[in-house]
Amino acid sequence: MKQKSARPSKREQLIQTAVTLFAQNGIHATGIDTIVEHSGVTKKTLYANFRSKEELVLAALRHYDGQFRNSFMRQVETKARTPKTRLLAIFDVLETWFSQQNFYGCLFINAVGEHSTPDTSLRYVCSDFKRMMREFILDLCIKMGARNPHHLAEELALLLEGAIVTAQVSQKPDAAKIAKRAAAVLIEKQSSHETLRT
Amino acid sequence: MKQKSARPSKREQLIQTAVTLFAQNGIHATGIDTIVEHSGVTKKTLYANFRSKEELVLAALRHYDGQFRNSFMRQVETKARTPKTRLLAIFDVLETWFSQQNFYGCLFINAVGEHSTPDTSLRYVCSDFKRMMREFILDLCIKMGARNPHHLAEELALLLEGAIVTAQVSQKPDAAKIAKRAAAVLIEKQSSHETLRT
DNA sequence: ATTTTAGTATACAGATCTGTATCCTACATG
DNA sequence: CATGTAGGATACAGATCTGTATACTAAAAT
Repeated sequence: MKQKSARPSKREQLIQTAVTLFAQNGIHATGIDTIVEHSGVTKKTLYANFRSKEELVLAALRHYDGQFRNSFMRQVETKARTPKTRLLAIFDVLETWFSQQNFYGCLFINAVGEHSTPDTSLRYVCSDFKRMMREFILDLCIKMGARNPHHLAEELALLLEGAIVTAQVSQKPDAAKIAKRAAAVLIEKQSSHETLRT
Repeated sequence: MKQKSARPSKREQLIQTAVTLFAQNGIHATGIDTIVEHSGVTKKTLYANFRSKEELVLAALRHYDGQFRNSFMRQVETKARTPKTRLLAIFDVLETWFSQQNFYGCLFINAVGEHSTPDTSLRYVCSDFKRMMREFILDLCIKMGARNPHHLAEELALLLEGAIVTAQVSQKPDAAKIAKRAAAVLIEKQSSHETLRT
């Protein structure tokens, strides 16, 4: 058997280091040598695990994809219990993310900004990530009984993206609060208002 | 007199070429040699007009800043006459932008994605651009008599950024339509409803 | 008319980038 | 023990990057 669950394998060390450096400095600006230095692994080992830098980039994005979505959804589900409050909790989770010292925006947005060619593996990984985030939101919209869950989910997703970019570019972590306020209005508009009918 | 209004000066040619290439391929991925080739100007002339690549980058961003905002605002003001309809027209302008074949997202968002170091000239140019876009929106919100124009402007700005990023990453030009729908709800919520009181 | 200036063309210096090759060590398993 | 293998250290090949230098040209200003 190769290695089933040995402590941080060289491969994982490389991916984790790559994620950190790509997030911080961008993909093109991060050289293989820099990754090698920071990971404490030699270039030979890197090229034994990945055929090229591009393959390491893809592995790093895919790894971060799963890691981020899992952590994000877990936090949202911990912060609130009902679908509607969870939709709002999304923006509370965002705010803590934005306030971290090592917040460099969304890795996938930044990656696409550096790679405009469509229909590449990189672009698919990035758009898939965004699609799955939208589906997470859609699921909550359906469960809360929104009149038009697809519409609401797409609108909330826009607020989410807008908050990320604004927190990053304009250095306004409170973009999350603004997004939450707008989200509350949109959610309320889509609620069934059963309490009003009694 | 140096040159007051000579036809496209070499400097302008370089800046225009740089804007195009930076937008298409990113800043780090665009080499000086590539800019030289596409602009039909030699490297010596480039370095006679700009001390370094960084200075050319800044000049390109500043040029595009003025160019884009001017064109954007003019389009919005042409499409509608009243403040409220102009706020909605913003998203119609966005849609035509997203549908262009050479749409590569927002140059400033992409630039920040490649340059994380805060308090640099590049970061100031980018955050200033976003600030001025928000002020344009705020002006319209004030003129339309919104109850809380600052709140509304910030919320609409988030929808704008979210639409740009979504159109780019997920290749959904109709993100503009979704944003417009959400904007209409937020705007209506902030309207004075004077018509209802008659 | 002559001299300065803006620009072309091109070569080059030095750094950095991706990817490969060489040589050596530690260790795990047969 | 013996041997294959994962990995460390390092050098290197070839491309590309930023920025400078050299030599020539055309036009503009004095």
